[in-house]
Amino acid sequence: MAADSREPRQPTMDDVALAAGVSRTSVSRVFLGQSKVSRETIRRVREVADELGYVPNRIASGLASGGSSTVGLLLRDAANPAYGLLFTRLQREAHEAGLDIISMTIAEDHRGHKQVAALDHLIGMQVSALIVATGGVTSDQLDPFRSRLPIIRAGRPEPTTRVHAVSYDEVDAGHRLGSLVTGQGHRRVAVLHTEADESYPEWVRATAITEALGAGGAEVVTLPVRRVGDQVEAAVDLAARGTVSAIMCPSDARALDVLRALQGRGLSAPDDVSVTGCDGIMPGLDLIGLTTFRVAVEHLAHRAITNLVGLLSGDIDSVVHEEVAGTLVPGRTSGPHHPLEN
Amino acid sequence: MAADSREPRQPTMDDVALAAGVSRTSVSRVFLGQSKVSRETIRRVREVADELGYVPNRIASGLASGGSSTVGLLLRDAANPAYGLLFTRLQREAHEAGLDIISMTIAEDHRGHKQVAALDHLIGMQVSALIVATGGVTSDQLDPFRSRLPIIRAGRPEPTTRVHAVSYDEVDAGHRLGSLVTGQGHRRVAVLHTEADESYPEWVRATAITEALGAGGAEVVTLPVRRVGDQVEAAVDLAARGTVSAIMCPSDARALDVLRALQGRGLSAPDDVSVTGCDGIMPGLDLIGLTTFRVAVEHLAHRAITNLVGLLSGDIDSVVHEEVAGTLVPGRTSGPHHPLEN
DNA sequence: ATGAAAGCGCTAACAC
DNA sequence: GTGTTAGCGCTTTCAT
Repeated sequence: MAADSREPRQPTMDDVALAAGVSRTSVSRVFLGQSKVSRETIRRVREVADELGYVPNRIASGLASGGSSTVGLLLRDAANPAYGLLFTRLQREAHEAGLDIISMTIAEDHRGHKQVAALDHLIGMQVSALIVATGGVTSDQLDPFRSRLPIIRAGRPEPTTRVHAVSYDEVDAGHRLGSLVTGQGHRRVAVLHTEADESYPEWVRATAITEALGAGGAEVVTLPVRRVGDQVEAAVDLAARGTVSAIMCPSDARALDVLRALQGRGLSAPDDVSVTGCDGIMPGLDLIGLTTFRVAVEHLAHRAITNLVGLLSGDIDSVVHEEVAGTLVPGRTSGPHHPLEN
Repeated sequence: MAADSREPRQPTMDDVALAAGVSRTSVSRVFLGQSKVSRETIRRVREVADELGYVPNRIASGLASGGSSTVGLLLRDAANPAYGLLFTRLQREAHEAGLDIISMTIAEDHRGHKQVAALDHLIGMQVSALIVATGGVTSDQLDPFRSRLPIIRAGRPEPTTRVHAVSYDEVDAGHRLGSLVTGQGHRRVAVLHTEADESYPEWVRATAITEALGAGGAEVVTLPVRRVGDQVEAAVDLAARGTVSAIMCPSDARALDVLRALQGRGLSAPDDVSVTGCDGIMPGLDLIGLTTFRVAVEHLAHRAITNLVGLLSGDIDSVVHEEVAGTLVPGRTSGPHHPLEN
């Protein structure tokens, strides 16, 4: 049996109008929920529409009315739990604000090329606003569109002051984690320092961690990293040799990797070395007991949408630049340093 | 400083045509990458377009050509790592197949109402095909559109034979997990059994687990559950009393919850009771050592897109109904049962 | 190789 | 309250 016989052309508004014995305008009014339509007309139109399986063509209506009410969301990678949750929360908040969101994921390949395809695609769909939840798109790439529709960055520190942004207070996160560790007596600490162009948020975190560590009187061994997994062995080596008593990572994924490597060597945290991460989103983190910092995804999503609504309605006309605070999550993978043991 | 001065109307094809001194038709041809255009015209058009920041209006082009080439993806919740990963992989596979994907998340509230809004929205956007990665939409709701465009369900067992589907072999998953546990000597096992209307995949898993347990000679204590967290205490009670020596869960999230409850009571797996989950996607599962079953997300995404391409091109004209196999992941939360200890 | 003209399905004045 | 008339920005014959 053939699965699809395709063709059966979508019924149009004219089909409905004809079948209902009214003008196309009336049908339009019914679907737009406009006032000037009689009860009876509404009923007949709805009935006929259902019967025919009519679904308004948003493409056409968007064209005609010049402007859809849906906002576009540009994503990078929902496989990362932190982004997956952000995605979900943004959707929810948007929904509650009466906004429809359509999202596209940028391809990961060629930095700066394929990326923009999704941007153009969304712009081309005439979305009424754009939420950019990925660093894969630079502020420069957003520039040409800033004057055409509100664009707000969500979840990434925005270095420029040109585009609206609601981001996590990564500096605070780094400082809190750093202080926690120096407060526990650690004086030589390895920091996995992500390159800025690999992940700007992680770079900011690592930088803040390093700063706090220095302020707390600790010496820092900086290990520049790009992809998850980089320098993990090196860090563990340092710990095994007793060169450092703590390894700090700018993300939970990297911290888990360190934990894994430690385990592979028969070492463990915090007995042999303290380990910290950052994000705090993954389910099950509590079971692992990772010391981390929990970013306020829910709050960020809320602020992002609230601001977007303000931007859309024109109530806000200045550049939005907010940071939301998170929570330190002390775990069992970090603990006080006992100099005597080394 | 005003952030947005809006208005600056998007440049249209006519603007470009005018500025380039050619007809709109030529501009169209250039952007459609059609053959019959002179090198020189192409150059000038591209140049002018860039200058003006022109982005083709897909809405209009879709209307005119009757049919976008993008496919719609209906999601439920990307916060669940398994769905987040599926989402990501579907995007990647689609991208590699030259398909653009736009996705919408269905609202979670009223079963069957708001849900359909996203469906209609996507249909209304005239997508050329639909991937449904959520159980939130019933097959009945998809029915009216089956004849208009290819619809394929991804990641959920599809009970009917009407709509295309690529799903995980949940029955195999359940059987393998059940056999593992009986093979380890467990004879009285508690199974968190999700209600079918809460989560069909979990229901199938739990049912298969129960079946395998029975076949392996074990007695099953069925604990009907809905939301994550349900019956967790009850299960732990049974274990504490020695009524069961293993607790099997139809998802990792539930298993983690059990582990957490166990920990809260000072009990642990597998010493006091064996615990198993199902999904195997969460990062860090290996550190927790959870015994689980890893569903083949990557493979599923690949098959889903491959089939979609076939459906789109008309190469496939029968109903697609595939299941992809996963992998048993024996962990450290389950172990042999030692009757003497109880 | 290029242009002119006719819509795609819908909304938005503007009459009635 | 309802219908009429223009388009929205683009693709597409069909000429040239």
